[in-house]
Amino acid sequence: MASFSSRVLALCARVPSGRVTTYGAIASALKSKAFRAVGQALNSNTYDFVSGDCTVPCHRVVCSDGSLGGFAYGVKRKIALLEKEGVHVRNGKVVDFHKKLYRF
DNA sequence: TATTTGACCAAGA
DNA sequence: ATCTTGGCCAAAT
Repeated sequence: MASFSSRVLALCARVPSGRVTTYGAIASALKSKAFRAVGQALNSNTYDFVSGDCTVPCHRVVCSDGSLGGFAYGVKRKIALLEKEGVHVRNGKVVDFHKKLYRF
């Protein structure tokens, strides 16, 4: 059994492009309520930033209210990536967040 | 082993 | 609408 953080990363990788998910959704999918631990796992997982090619798309993970929450490389970077995938961000919040929310 | 911290969440003031 | 409080869990110190 992989560690909690590994499972979190695995679920992130499952989120398709143009979609977003929430920390809560991930935790719930893991049968856990460790919303906070999810964020920590992602923060530790410094993924490769090579010309937009990322091993784990952590930028698709946002807060339950649609706000971006945080990002290890800066929220600005996160927004840029989301926009590139078709997820528009307005004033720090995901547009049509509930529509693009991915469910496992 | 114990305490603190954190990319959170929901509810109340 | 913003701010505070309490609760939750895992990883770091």
